[in-house]
Amino acid sequence: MKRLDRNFFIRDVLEVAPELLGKILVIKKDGKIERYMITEVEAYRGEEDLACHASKGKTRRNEVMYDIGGKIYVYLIYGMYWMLNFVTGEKDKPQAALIRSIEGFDGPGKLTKHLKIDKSFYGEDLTTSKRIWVEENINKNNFEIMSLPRVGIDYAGEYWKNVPWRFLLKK
DNA sequence: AGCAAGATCGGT
DNA sequence: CCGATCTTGCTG
Repeated sequence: MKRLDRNFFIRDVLEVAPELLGKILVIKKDGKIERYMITEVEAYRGEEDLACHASKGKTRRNEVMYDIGGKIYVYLIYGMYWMLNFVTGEKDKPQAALIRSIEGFDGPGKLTKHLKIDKSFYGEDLTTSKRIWVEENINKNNFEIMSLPRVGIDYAGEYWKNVPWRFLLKK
């Protein structure tokens, strides 16, 4: 039941993203605390990553990615679905881990709908927030991890499209 | 001011 | 495969 602190999130996204697998996402919803194991994550890393929203520089939408690791980046896609991301790394190194699945809810749009995550979570700090944070998993430590190319980024070109930065738990 | 596209999803 | 749905970022 130990909350992950700044030191966890301030590292490179390629270290943080796979380590998020098996950790527990805790959220206060309608006054009740709920816990879900994280089962699938994708890494978006720096302005050079053509699939990353920071590839076109800092904008009002993505500016929180340039903040210190531990913040939340949420944005609306296709006019309907909120995407939940954890900012990682040092300040001014734009990176984030997209939470794609939690136990029971496969799909980034489906999990935010269930958790009632929206624009109001933008910029929230996972290390201090009273309504959302991440905890160690006290039951399990050893997970088998698989990595695959990221989903839905055909526009990013051959190289970035195929980099295996999607991490999921092997069943 | 106008427009094209999007880190998705559910139904044909 | 296709449409829903609307914010964003780019162009002019």
